Amino acid sequence: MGTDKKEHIINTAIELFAVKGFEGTSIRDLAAAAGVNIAMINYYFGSKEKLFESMVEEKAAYTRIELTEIMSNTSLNAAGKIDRIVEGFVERLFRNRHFHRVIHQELMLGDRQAMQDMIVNILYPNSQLIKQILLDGIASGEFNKVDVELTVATLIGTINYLLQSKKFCLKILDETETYVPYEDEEFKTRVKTHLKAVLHIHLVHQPK
Amino acid sequence: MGTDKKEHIINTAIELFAVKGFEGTSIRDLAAAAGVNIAMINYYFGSKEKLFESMVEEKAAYTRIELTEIMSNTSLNAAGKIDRIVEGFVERLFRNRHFHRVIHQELMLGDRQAMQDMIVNILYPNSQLIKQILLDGIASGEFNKVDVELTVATLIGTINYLLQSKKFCLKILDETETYVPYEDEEFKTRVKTHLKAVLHIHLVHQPK
Amino acid sequence: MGTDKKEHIINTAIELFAVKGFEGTSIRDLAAAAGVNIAMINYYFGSKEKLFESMVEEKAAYTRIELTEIMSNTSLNAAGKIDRIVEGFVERLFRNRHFHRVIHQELMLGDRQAMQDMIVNILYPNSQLIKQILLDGIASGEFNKVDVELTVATLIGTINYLLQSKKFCLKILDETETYVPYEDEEFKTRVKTHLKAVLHIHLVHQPK
Amino acid sequence: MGTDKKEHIINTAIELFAVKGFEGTSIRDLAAAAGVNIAMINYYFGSKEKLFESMVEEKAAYTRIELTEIMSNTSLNAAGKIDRIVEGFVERLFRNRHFHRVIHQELMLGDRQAMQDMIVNILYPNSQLIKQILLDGIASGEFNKVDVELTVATLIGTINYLLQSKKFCLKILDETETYVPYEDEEFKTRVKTHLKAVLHIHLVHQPK
DNA sequence: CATGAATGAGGTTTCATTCAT
DNA sequence: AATGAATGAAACCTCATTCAT
Repeated sequence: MGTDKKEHIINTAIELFAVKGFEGTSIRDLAAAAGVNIAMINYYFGSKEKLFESMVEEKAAYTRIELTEIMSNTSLNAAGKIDRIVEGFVERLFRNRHFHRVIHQELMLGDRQAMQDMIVNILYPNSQLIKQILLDGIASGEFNKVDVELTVATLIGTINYLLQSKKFCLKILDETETYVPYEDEEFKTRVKTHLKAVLHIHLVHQPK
Repeated sequence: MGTDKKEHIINTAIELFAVKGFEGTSIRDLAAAAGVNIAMINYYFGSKEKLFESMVEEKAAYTRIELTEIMSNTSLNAAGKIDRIVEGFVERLFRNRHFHRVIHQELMLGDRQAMQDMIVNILYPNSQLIKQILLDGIASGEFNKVDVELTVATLIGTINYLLQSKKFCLKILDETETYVPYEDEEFKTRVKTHLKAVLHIHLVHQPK
Repeated sequence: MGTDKKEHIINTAIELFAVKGFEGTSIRDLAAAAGVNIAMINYYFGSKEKLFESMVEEKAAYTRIELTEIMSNTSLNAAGKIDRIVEGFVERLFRNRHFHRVIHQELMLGDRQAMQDMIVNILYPNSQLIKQILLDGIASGEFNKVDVELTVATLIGTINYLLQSKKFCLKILDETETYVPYEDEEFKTRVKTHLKAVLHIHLVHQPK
Repeated sequence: MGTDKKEHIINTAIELFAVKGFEGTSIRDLAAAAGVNIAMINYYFGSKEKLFESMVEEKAAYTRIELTEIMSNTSLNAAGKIDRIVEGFVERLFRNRHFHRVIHQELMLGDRQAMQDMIVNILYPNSQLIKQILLDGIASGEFNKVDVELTVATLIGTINYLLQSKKFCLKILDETETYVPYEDEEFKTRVKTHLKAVLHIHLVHQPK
C-alpha cells in the first residue's frame, strides 16, 4: 500500500540526506536507493522539498511522543528528572542519529525559512522541557541558580558534538574505523555517566 | 593582485556556504556575490571543490596560529589554562562562526572522504590540546579524574550548540530576531562564565 | 517509440560526425539537427561518448550481417569469391560511407583506447575474411604466393582512398563539384572493374 | 629566436593533433606540451586555426621539395619511375606519418573549406605526378591502358591504409603491441616489394 | 617581446519536474 | 494509481581569445 512505500522512501531519504545532504542528494539517487520510479517521488510528495517536510513531520511526531513518555513520571525529584532526561536523550539521539543529523544540517543553513521554522519547532520543546525542570529545581531550592539556557546547551551540545561525525568521534576517542560507538552500550553508558556527573555537581553542589 | 582577489572570493564563499551550504551555493551565485566573472573561479581554484579546499587550507592556517598563541603562556596553572582556553575558544569561534559553520556542515556529511580528513585534521588539534591540559591537571593532582574526552566534548559542544543556528539560539534565549548574540560582548561573557563554572566545579571540586 | 527516435538520433549523429568530426560536433548541434531536446541525448545514451558507442554497436551489427551474406555462397572458386568481395565491399562501403568515415576518423586518433578497440573489432573481420580467401586460393594453387596481408591492404585501401573526401575524389577524377561519385552506378562499376583487374592479374597470373 | 620556438610549437602540435585531433587538442594542452605560455600561441600564430595553417604551409613546402627531388632523375624509363615513386612515397609517408595523419583527418572532414582546399592543393600534386608518369608510360606503349586515376588510388591508398592506425596495422600483421612497423626497415621493404609487384604486373603485363 | 590575468561564449551533463498513457 | 518518456533550466567546467603590463 501507499503508506508503506511512502515510509520506505522517507527512511531511505534520511539515510541519503544524512550522508550526502539535502542538496547533495538527487531524487535520482533517492529513487534508485529506494527502488522506486523517479516520478513516484513527485507523485507521492509533490516535490523534493515537500518530501523533506513530510519526512520531518512524520519523524517529529514520533519524537514528540517519546519525549512526553520520558517526562510522564511525575514522582521523581528534580535531580532524578535530569537523570531521566540524560538517559532518554542519549538513547533517543543515538538511535535516531541519522534523522538528527539531517535536521541539524538544515538547521545550520539560513536558507529555507519554512524548514528552519519547522525544525526549530521540533527542537525547541526539548530544550524548553529541560529548562523547565531546571527552573523548577531552582525554585524548589534543589538546584543552584545556574544559567539555565546555557546548561541546556551544555547537555544537548555535548551529545550533538559526539553525534556530529562518526569519523571525528572515533578520532577523539582514539578508536579504529570499524568501531561504531553509537551502537555500543558501554559507550552510551559512559556518555550518560559523564553528563550526569557534570550536571549533578553543577546543579546540586552547594558553594561555600 | 591575484592574492587579494583570491581572498575576496574565499571570504565571499564562506558567507555563502555558511548560509546556503556547499552544494546549495552555485558558482554563479558566488561569482555574482563576489563581483567576479564566473570563469575566474575556475581560473583561480580549478574547480568548486578545490575552492573549498583552498578555503579550508587558508583559514585553517590562521586558526592554528591563534591556537598556538592562546597556549603560549606557560606560567599558568591547569585551572588558569582552562580559563584561557574557554576565553580563547569563545572569542575565536564566535568571530569565525561562518567558517566554523561551513566546516561543521561538511564534517557532518559522510561524502568526500578527503575533505572530511582535512577538517578532522583541523579540529583534532583543538580537542587534543584541551585534552592534554586536562591530563596534565589530573596528573598533577589539580584536577579530578574525569572523563577527559567527554569533558572536551562538553566544552566545545556547548559553544557549537549556540553557534549552530542564530534563529535557534535566539529562540532558546527568548530574544527578538534583530539581536545578534555572537557580536554581543555581554553574551560572550555570559557563555564564558557558564563554561568556566561548569568546568571548574567538574574538574576541581573534591568529592567527599 | 523510443527505438525510432534513438535510431533517428544515431543517423543524424553519423551525418554530423562525418562532416564535423566527433569532437567538432556539439550535442547542441546534434539535438538541433535531429529536432530533439538537448537533454534527451543524455537521457537516451547517457553521454556523448556512449552515444558514439551505441552508434558503432548498432551499425556494426548490421555490417557483420552483410558480410556474412556476402560470403554465404560457397559454390564459388577463389577468384569468384574475390569478385564477390570486391563487388560487396564497393557497394557496402560506398553506401555506408558516412559511418565508414566516422569510424575511420576515430581509428586514426590514438585517444580513447576503448573506442579504438571496438572499431578494430569491427574492421578486423573484414580483412580476416579476405585474407582467408587469399590463403585458401594459394593453398589450392589457384593463386600465386602473394603477400596476403598487403594484398588486403591494397583492396580495402583503394576504396578507402576514394571515400576519404568527396572533394579530393572529384579533384583526382577531374570532375565538377556537383557530381556525387558515390551514388553513380557507372563510377562504382569502374572501381569494381579496376580492382578486379588489379587483383586478378596479381593473384592469378603465372610468372614465367 | 622566434623561428625556433615557432617550429617547436608546430612540431608539438603535429604530435598532438595526430593523436587527439584538431578539435580534441586544446591550446592549453598544446602550450603545456610545448612548454610555452598559453598566450604565446595566439601571439605567434594569431589563432588556433591559423596555427594549423602555418603548420600545413611549413610542412607542405618541405614535402614539395622532396617530391621534386624524387622526380628529378629524368633518365629512368616509366617502370623505373614507378619504382622510384613507390620507394619515395613509402619512405616519405612512413617518416612523416604524424603530419600525414593530421592532414588526412582534416581532409576527411567537410568543414573548414579553406583548410580542405589547402590540403587538396598539397596532396593533389602527388597524385598528378604519378598520373602523368602513368599517362606517359601508356603513351609510349610501355604500360597497358589502365585506369590511371584508380591506379593512383591503389598506390597511395595501400600506403594510407597501413598508416591509418598503428593498432589496426599491428592487428592485421598479427604483431605484438610493442612492434613499431613504421620504423622497421624490413617492413618498409616488404611494402615496397608488394606495391612494385602489384603495379608492375598491372601496368606491364601483356594480356593475350 | 612576452605573459599572467581575465573573460564571454559555449561545452557536456544533471537536475527536478511534468506529461501522456 | 503508477510510470516511462521527455524537457527547460541550470549546474560545473573548458574553451579560445584578449588585454594590460
